[in-house]
Amino acid sequence: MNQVPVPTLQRLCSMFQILRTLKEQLQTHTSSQELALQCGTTAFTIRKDIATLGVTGNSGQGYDIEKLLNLIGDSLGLLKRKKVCVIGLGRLGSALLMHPGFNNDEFEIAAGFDSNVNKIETTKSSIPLYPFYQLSSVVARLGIEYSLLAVPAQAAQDVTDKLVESGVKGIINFTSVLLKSVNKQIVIRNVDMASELRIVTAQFHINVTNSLHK
Amino acid sequence: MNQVPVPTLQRLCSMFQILRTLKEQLQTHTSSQELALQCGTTAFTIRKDIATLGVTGNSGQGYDIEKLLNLIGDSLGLLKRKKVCVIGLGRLGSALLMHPGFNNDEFEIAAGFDSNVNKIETTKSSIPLYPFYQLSSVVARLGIEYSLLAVPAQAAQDVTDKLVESGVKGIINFTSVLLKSVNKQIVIRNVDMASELRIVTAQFHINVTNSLHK
DNA sequence: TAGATTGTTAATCGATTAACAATC
DNA sequence: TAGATTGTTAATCGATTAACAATC
Repeated sequence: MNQVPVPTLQRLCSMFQILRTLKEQLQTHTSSQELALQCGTTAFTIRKDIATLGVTGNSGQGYDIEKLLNLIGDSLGLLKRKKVCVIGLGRLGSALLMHPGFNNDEFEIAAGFDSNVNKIETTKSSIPLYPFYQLSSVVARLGIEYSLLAVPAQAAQDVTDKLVESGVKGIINFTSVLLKSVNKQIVIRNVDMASELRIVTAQFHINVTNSLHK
Repeated sequence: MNQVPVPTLQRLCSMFQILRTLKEQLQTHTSSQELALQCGTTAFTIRKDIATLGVTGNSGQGYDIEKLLNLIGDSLGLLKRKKVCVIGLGRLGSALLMHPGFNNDEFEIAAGFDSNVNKIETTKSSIPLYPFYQLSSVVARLGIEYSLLAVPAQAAQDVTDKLVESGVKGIINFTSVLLKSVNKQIVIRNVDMASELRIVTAQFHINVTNSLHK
């Protein structure tokens, strides 16, 4: 497989999700066309993306959903349930803690952390909460692999350094600070919600400006 | 200006944010190099991106932060404060309602909506909350332009249709459903948090697989 | 078999990188 | 002036699209 371009990776993850939904609906076969439609791309791209993983064995008549699901899941390591922690138990962090998208057969929120011990005692949650200074030991003990970062902006870089030390494999950064992956081994993805909104407004603005000039 | 490629748009928005921070720190000038570093890209790209907006008037010795800020802000329509609403007042929606990134000099959360009237009465918030059936009238009355969608997955498409009808200009979709912009006029951006985490884990998995085979 | 749909090679498109003359 | 840094044209790189033979 080797080098999978990031756009391809994103689409494969998206397909994985779509295939699972189709399977739930008891569908057994699908086509590059159908996947393209649901994925918001073209059938060309879907076939090319799947080809990246090595031939599926299928050919003439569409894809077997079960097989394709396993192929993608295996190649991308999506079949194993992962343990995740949340750092920062403010409004956003607390919401992430209980978010259905992180508490299912793919992910398990195994712990929450906050530097404010008071917050840990007052937050009600079925998930165990710990003071931040116990990060390394808890991560090691529970086998936590990934982390959702929801601390205040000014703490982001410090906390990230600690996370890297703790041996976590990847971070999703919900902070407004752009984090760089200091260590090449750790994967960081920045999800700046305000920035997303800024992009939407800019896109609209440009659309309008352009249509005026035409 | 005309056609601005999306990656360029994203970086320009990112620069806007960075420039504001630099300005707050009382810095008056900067260079493509410095911006590149903070943006996580190269100086080439920064200069090219800025060139998309038409010449700045600056040249020889770096950029005037104030001027560049205004140029980007004007071109992308980022200087006007926008009114935003949140649809769905579950845990995530409630967190978005008070999120500092949406309550500042760029954005104002002007309303929250939920179909469950009970939830509206019990949720405590300084932001006015309305039953969902009042969407159109409230959007029109308050001049709301953008919307954050945080409803359960199964309601996503229906609510989106209503939002489009209400005349909203753009939507950020926090749902796990991939929304397509039915109407070309409305801008939709999908932020699927679970999908982001899936991508991070896949990226890590591939990195490991590759280094094993070397 | 005929129709449908894949896998794969080649062509296109667009963004990033390089290079360098122009300018403060 | 000399040094630094831009704006812009050309070259490279990589992803998407097209086309079509291979296959169920």
